Amino acid sequence: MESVSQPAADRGRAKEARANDRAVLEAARDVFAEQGFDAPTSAIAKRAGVGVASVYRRYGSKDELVHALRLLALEDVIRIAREVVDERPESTVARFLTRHLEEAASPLATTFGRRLPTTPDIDEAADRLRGALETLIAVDRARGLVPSDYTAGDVMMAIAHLRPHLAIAPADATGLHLRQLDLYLAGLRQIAVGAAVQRGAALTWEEWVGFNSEP
Amino acid sequence: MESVSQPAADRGRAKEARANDRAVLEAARDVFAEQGFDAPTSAIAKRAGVGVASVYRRYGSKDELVHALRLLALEDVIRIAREVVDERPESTVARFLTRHLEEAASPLATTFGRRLPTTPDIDEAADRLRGALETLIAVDRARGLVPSDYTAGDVMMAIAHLRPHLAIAPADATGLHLRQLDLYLAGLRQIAVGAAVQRGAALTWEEWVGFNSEP
DNA sequence: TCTTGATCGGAACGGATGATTCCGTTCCGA
DNA sequence: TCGGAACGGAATCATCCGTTCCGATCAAGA
Repeated sequence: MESVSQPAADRGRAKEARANDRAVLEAARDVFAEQGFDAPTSAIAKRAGVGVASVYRRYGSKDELVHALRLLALEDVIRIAREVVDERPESTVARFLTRHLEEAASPLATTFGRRLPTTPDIDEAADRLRGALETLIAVDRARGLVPSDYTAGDVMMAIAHLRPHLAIAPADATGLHLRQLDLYLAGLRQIAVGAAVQRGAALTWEEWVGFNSEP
Repeated sequence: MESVSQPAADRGRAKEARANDRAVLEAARDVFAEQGFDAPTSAIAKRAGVGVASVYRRYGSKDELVHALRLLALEDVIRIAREVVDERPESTVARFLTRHLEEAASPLATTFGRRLPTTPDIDEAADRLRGALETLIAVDRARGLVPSDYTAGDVMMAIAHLRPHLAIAPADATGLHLRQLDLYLAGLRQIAVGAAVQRGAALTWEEWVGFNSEP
């Protein structure tokens, strides 16, 4: 259903438009990661070096922009999970969490706890994420590296915990987050070998999804 | 400097006023703990079963109310820290963190990461908190229960991490928080005995204060 | 060079939210 | 029965932010 006559491609300022396109996406990712999804559109435009109108020309509304970024964040983290399995590190969960923390600009964790509307494509991506995480957990469990009741929901909870909304420049914060992560991972190992009893039940995936979606 | 003539105490509706006073304070504590300090004044009034004007009659402005609650939260947590030392539990830090998590309505952690103006009385309370925490840490370190470079800043960071702003009913969330806490504590123990190396440096108290105050 | 259409950036618009104030009403103690 | 202290919530006022509008720019083709 493409328009048949190549429509005299690239009249006007089409090249600049495509460049802005990328700039807006990257700016949105960074700004949302830092300030959460209620960062004003103008902040994104400013970061992208662009007028607000340019943001609206590509995405009809702020909701659409947020939706695009949510999807992007999910795809990113799914990608990380899959790469990690291939790398076969000592602990795949540990490597996954580390990688995620190192990627400074993921809006994924900052959205945690906000009830946002679910859509079919987000649901579908979340399911793929679940599958990827369960693969990691299975690999680690076979090696005795995580507690027997550890779930994909626990991994998401860990992400939420390890990325608090401290108003610290991400670069500076990395060291602090890594320290927390190491404490968490050390605890995981110790509980896996039965050296400590834990209070509280696992967070199931369904609960996690429920906590984070609207209706 | 008290007014000399007992001023014909309690004309008008003074008793109701005192009752409201308490109600407002408690409502503010709960609402701020749940929604953070930008919860609207009307939410606090509603929770207290009172009109907005009654809130403004006791506190000149929302800033004053927030300030009062910040101070209250600090005093609360200082009190917990001191009680814990007297209880002489196996690990004072562990007991302190558990107690803090159990007190559902502390606005302390929800303010974390917001840069709020510092005032002399807040500074002074923060210093007392630092002292109390350092006592805990010293006790535990003597027993080999925490890593040798563990600091009061780390404890504050742990609080921030363990109380994410998940939009979960506090009652339901307790179990999830305890699970995370146990992972953290298990990690602390394991690192204390040198069983794991940790990346990242300690968060100093000065850094913590700096991250959380305005100018 | 001139025309034209795609884009641009940012000012202007409009709705929402929330702090603060105002005011008519209610209640207690004298 | 009065008077004043308090009350609750409507009205006011400012701010913030999503969205739209418009004159200026730019680049390809005539």
